[in-house]
Amino acid sequence: MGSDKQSKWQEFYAIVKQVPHGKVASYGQIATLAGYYGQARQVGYALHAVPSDDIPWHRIINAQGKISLNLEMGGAVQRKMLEDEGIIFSEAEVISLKKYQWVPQIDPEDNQI
DNA sequence: AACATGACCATTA
DNA sequence: GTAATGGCCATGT
Repeated sequence: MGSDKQSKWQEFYAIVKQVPHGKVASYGQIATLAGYYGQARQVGYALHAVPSDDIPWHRIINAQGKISLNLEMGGAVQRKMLEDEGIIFSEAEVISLKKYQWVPQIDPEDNQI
């Protein structure tokens, strides 16, 4: 299942949709959850071409807790949407991953709970 | 086909 | 804390 090359992006989108309101996830996290560890760059590439409005692309930031987009590209829009969800930025424009990073409750192979 | 670019990440110094 | 390096691989020329 899911061996098509095109479905890779679709898997990324499916996981991004699962990120709840008020939480964020990193590009690498999405790639890992989709089963493509190390392909974080492809997640960013996929999100650059988001096909629909149902995908909360703004909840995806980089591993440093910062917004990767340039302000002109839409970084300002992304930041505004995150703040609108109650996420606080530090003085250095950094989001506390410790506090806001999304942690999936169910794991397919490991029982964390 | 080869090369350069890119909404990245982990490691190392 | 920052900066540089290697790796990843889809797209466009």
